[in-house]
This record gives sequence, structure tokens and C-alpha cells, in this order.
Amino acid sequence: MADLLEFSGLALGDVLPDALRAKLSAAAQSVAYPDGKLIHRRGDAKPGLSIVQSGAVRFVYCRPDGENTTSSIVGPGHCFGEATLFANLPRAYDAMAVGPTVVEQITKARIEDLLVREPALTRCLLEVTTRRLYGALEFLEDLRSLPIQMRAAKLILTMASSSKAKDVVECTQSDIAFTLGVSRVSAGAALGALQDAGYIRLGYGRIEIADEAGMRSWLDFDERGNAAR
Amino acid sequence: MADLLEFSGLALGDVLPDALRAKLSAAAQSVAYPDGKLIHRRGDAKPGLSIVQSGAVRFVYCRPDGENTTSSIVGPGHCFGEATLFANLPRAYDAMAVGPTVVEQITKARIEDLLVREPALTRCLLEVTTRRLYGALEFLEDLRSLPIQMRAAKLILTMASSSKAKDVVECTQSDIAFTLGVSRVSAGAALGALQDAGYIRLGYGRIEIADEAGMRSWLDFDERGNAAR
DNA sequence: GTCAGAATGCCAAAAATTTAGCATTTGGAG
DNA sequence: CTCCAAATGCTAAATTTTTGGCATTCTGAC
Repeated sequence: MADLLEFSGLALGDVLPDALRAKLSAAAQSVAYPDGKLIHRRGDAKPGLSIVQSGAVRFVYCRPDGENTTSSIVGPGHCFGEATLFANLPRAYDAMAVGPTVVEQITKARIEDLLVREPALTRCLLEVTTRRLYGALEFLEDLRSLPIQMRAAKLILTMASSSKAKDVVECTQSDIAFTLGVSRVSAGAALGALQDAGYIRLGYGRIEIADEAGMRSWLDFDERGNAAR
Repeated sequence: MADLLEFSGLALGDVLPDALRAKLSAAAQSVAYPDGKLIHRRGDAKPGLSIVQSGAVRFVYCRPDGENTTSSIVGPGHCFGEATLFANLPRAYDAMAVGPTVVEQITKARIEDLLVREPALTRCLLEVTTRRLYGALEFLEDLRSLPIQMRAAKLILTMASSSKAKDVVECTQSDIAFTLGVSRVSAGAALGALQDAGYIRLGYGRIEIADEAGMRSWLDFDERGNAAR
């Protein structure tokens, strides 16, 4: 449930002009995947750009210890696979459908052709990628310098902003724990503290944001170094 | 000394055709900075693209606890400031010169003009940014799932590959500690273990790689889950 | 060559985190 | 409605990590 790639909030579909979007769709082949179906596997070399049309795609990372952990989930409008095109890298994650999902697949040949004929498309991809990069860098910075509780708060706010219901996050405490890089016990403790402070309400597989403004100002305040612990 | 932005290894200067490189230079204004001179401050909004011509640029992050820590250092050929252009973000870090440094500065107006006239430039920027993004994501994954010792090993290899002398890394253990997000004591212990294993030799402000092949195979072996602890 | 600042090495107590369980609650499947 | 798997809440011991300090070593400047 961790939105590593969605940190930016902005999807390719959001920055793409309608005309371009249409041309991309024309060059694409829509593929439907049932819930849980594997879209590609880590290490696959086949290049291409994919855009989520409906449903969602989960990126899974196989940890050394054998556990499968969700690294990211992206929804409609988001693209993936740029690294296979622009960095010549193999797929970094296993990708699988979350719920019935339709993905527009564009072959390398077609996308390269489009990129030449439509310079604006390259620009759109650059904007999305730049946002993702800076979102990831900021997350990295947080991961290394903020206490767990604050990281948890930031993560919840980020996840909430990129979900439908803006004040509810659908995820388990285990997901939070992994995204934060800590154990479930630690994550639970941090979330409990946030709940005690009145910022959130914990449910079963869900977290409600009870006082977004309060949580944000607490984060701002403490990040400036006051009462930093 | 942590090469967050240099993880890719590839600089803009490396992917840019000579002709384009020349046009960029023509549009740029070279600015010389003495050692330690501030180039821009976190939060600055003035947009523009910068390319390091000689010397190096250090990006500094002010931690909540007041400490200044180096987030990244980039050398000749590397660009920065894309986020101000393509994501409308303010500067994320303080930037300062490391040694006598010359930076080519290109205003937003000029770069936008160039981007329109030279579509290949956008593509080059996209390639560099994509590599950086996937480098950052991989680092993020490592940060959350690998034990300190392995993270340290990976970091040293990465840093070595993007420095002149391929088997020596010039950095303090404190730098390693921050990049890894741990205390100096923990970093020191991890480095000591790597040294005991014969993979590296610790010096004063420098780390020599004594057995790169051995370290790499140890990493590969353990990352596959064998003897993962 | 000397000196001062920086970096490293080391130590022990304190604090934080993980591990490994187990009991309880929840929500969905059948 | 019942049952089951999953998620949560909790605990205590074990481990890791940090903190704060201090001594030593190294390097570059003078």
C-alpha cells in the first residue's frame, strides 16, 4: 500500500493533454488482468511503457528473507516501465493486478515512434519522473532522519492524499511497518501514539485521519527542530 | 559524500551528444564559485538548470536536530535544478561548491527555448532522471531490508564506481553513517566487520576496497537469502 | 617540526527495536 | 450463521542501536 511511486500525487494521465492521451491509447494495446494476475516479473527485460487504465497495479519486492512485500501500488493514469525504455534496466519489481485491472501496453517501437513525432510526450514523462524522483528523495531523507512516529504520520498523510476517500487509508499495520522499514510492533506503537494524540483512529485494515490539520502542524512544528523528540 | 544523485553513475554530460552539449553551453552563463561558496539555498524558488563544469557541488540537508549533513555530491557533467523546471518545486537542498567550482547556469527561459528547438535534449534529461529515480528506489529498498553491514558494502561499491580511483573512496565514517541512517558507532562496527572479512581497508578519511570481487559475491550470495543473517 | 582540529576506536549505560509468542477481534467466505 | 484466516493488541526477553564520553591517531597548516 506504500505509494513510493505515487508520492508525487501526479500521474502521467494528469499532465497529459487529451490529444496526446488519445494518441497514446491509439498506439496501445489494452490488456485485462484478473485480480492477482502477474503482469511482469522482476528481471524481465522486455521493454515497453504501460499505463493503468482501470484497477490498480501492485509492485512486489521479494525480500532476501523470502517475504513478499508491497513496494508500491499505482492507480489509473499512472505509468510504469519507463526504466526499461529510458534506462535500459530490467523490471525492478514483480507487478500484479489489484482487482480487475486494465493496462494499456505500448511496445518500445511504438512509443519511440510517438516520442519522435510528439515532443510534448517526452516532456510529460520528464515531469512525472522528476516529481517521482524528488518525492523518493524526500522520503529517503525522512527515513533517515525522522523518528518512527513522525514518519508514520507523514506516510499516512501521503497515502490519504492519493486515495479516493481523503481521510481514510486502507492498509494494514504490517504494510505501514514495511514501508517504514520497521517491525510490526514498532509500527503499532507509533500508530497507537498517533491515535492517543487524537490525530488518527485505528480500524481493522484501515486508518482514519481524525485531525489532519493538527497532525500537519505537529509535523511542521517538530520538523523545525522544536521538541524534536 | 553520499551519491544519492549520482547512484546512476551516468551524468547528463555522458548521455548528451557533443552538438547538444555545445548548444547548452552557448545558452549558459558560467559562474565560478570558490570553495564552500553557497550556490543556492533550500527553499529558493528561482528556476533554472545547472551543469557542473568543473569542481563539485555538495547538497546539504539541515536536519531537524540542527545538524548539517551532506546528502549528495555531484561532479562534472552532472546537472541539477530540474525539479525547479519540471516539477515547479523549490530547491530541496542547500548547494555549495566543493573546491573551486564552475557551474553553467541556464535560465528557465533559455532552457525552455532550447527544449522546444532540440527535442533530443528532453530525451537526455529523461534518461538521466529515470536512472536517478531507479537508483534512489533501489537504495530505498536496501535501506529498509538489508542489514547495516550489507548496506555499507553496497554504498562503498557505489561510491567507488563513481569516483576517479576505482578502489578508493574518500569519505569519513560519519558520512557513511549518515547516508546509511545510522549512528557513527554502528557504521564503524559495520565497516570494521567488512575489514575483518578482508573486503576493505579502513584509513583516515578514506576506505580502500581490498577485494571487490569477494565483496560483490558475498552481497549476491546473501541477497539471495542464503545466510541472510 | 609542531600544533590543532578532525577522524577514528573504544566503552558502558541507556534507550529503542526486534523477536516470538499468544489471545482477541474482525470481516469475509461458504 | 458459522467458521477461518487475517489483523490487531499485548507481553517479555533478547538484541541492536544510540548516546555521551574519552583517548588516540592522523593530516594539513603554520
